[in-house]
Amino acid sequence: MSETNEKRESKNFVEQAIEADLASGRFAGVQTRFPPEPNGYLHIGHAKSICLNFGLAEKNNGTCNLRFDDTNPAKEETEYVESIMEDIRWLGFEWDSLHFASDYFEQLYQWAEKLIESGDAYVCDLSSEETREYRGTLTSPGKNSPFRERTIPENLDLFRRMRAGEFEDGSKSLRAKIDMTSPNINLRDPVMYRILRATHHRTGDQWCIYPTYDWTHGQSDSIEGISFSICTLEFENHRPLYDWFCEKLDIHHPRQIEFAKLKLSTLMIGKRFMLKLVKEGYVNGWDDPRMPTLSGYRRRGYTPESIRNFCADVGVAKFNSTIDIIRLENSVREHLNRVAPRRMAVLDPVKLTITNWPEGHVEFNEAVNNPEEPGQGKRKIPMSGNLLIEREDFREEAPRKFFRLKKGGAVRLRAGFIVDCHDVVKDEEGNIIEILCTYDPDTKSGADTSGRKVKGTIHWVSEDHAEKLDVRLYDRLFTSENPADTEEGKTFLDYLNDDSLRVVTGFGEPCLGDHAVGDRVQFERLGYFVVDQDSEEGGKRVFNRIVTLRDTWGKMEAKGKAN
RNA sequence: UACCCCGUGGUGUAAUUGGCAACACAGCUGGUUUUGGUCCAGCCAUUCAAGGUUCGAGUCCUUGCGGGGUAGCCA
Repeated sequence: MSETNEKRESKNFVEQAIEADLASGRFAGVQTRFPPEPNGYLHIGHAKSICLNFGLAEKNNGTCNLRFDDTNPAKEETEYVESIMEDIRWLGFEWDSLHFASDYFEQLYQWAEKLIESGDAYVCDLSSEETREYRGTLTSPGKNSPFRERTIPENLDLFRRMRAGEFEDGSKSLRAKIDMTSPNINLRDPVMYRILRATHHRTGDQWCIYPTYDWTHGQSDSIEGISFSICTLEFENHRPLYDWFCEKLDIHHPRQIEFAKLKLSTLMIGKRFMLKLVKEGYVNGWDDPRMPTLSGYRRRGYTPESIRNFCADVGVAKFNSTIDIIRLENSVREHLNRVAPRRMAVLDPVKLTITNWPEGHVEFNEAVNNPEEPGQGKRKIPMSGNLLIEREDFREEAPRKFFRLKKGGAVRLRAGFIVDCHDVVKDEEGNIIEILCTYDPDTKSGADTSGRKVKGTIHWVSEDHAEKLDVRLYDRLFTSENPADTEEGKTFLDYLNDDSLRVVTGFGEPCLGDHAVGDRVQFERLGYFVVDQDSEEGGKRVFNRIVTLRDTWGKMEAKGKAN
């Protein structure tokens, strides 16, 4: 494809910065990294960062590393490392090299000694509470630590003894010597090392001092030759410190660029909130299909493509915005519409009997698997005189614009015939338990010689051939647009949707029994569904609803426009 | 009330870097359709405010207003 044929793609501010730095020669190439802390599961917000970092590297023929920011042994576990790697791969990315910040502990230590030697760091005996007091506040400057002027030999000696384990947890720290009066609190002699006796998931008990984020992150970037260190907005105030360390050490100096993290309506993606939902049993684990974790979306049936498209769609900027969750839902719909084969299943059945159907006759009708993708072929669906249709597709009396089946009316059965309803059977309470119809033999789908036109087409299943299915109808977990924004006296738990999961027995056309775990299909007129891992081997299928189809009729009726 | 960042339709992102505000989603109207799905067409903003620079400002300057972030030995 020639350049002139390509659509001019607008670049986001990060891409523009990269372009400028490449043009000016500040960097020769694009090296990025995705740096999760292994203390939880990845969520949809991480997907944005993953797509950004890996995507930028890809577009610029650069590299993107996976680096675990594992500097806090108290919170981190190998279990999370595994799940994070699995999720990144599922999303469709592969890192150029795998690293752990803990691999750099020795180098970090050496560099710390170097800063002590140049008079840029000192050992401080203030407790954490005292450190906080000395730090001052947002509006008032801090004051110098009484230990700030220790000699270099003394600092070196103390720091070595810290490493050797001579001091108690929290009794000393190593701090950068910058400026206690800086308006940027991060520059008020930030802590570089804390004494902490905890078993690290990788280094075990080898260390009793651990480097802090600020002292680790930029240096790790530097070691890996990262050119663009992309992070979220809350680190903006840390950038001067990031730069300070690189300059003092005189090492490769990456450029930190901050962007706004993803925020989606109706979602809670904070780690502590998700943890509460899992630990207190409001959902069934981290991969519950209602969870905004990547493992949750995977199990829900979302495709990696749809999540990547979504991330590309929402763009990258510095403005804190909230994306309407509908965009994510639309993204899966769009993808699945193209690829998911169509099937028929009835989830809230009512009997429909064809009174003029030849006794015992089975008619096979051809149905297109996917009108968007003729290559997916056709299948045969058996039809008998005993059918099941969706309860909401029948009304005894219906508004003018109700195009489905009503008493005295006609409707087309998808991949079947036109039927005319002449009667209904009710139980003692007046509930409709059976709908009686005749069928018109001249109206067979694909071979209609009648010329009849009917307004509506509904789906159905032959009761004699139906495959029983366990169907999990998932809906949004929260009823509120912003569950974090709670009213007086309430917590986000008060906004949980009682109806976020409904389990029903569905009746599907025969071939639904053949689908394998992970297969995604469209139940015509209902939505997209995926075969869940809980399905019995060779037995009953469990289907998760991924997302419903757009429901124009439902909206019309809700707005009173059905008449 | 210190410092930093951000303000473009209902929502989100653009605007060839100072030259007629574009794209997508949502919404509304209509059309096609054997899925009330898909698809197609149309409608929907003088860019937070006020000054200033300029032939010309969404873009630059000043002030104001609004929103977000920051006081872990968390990341």
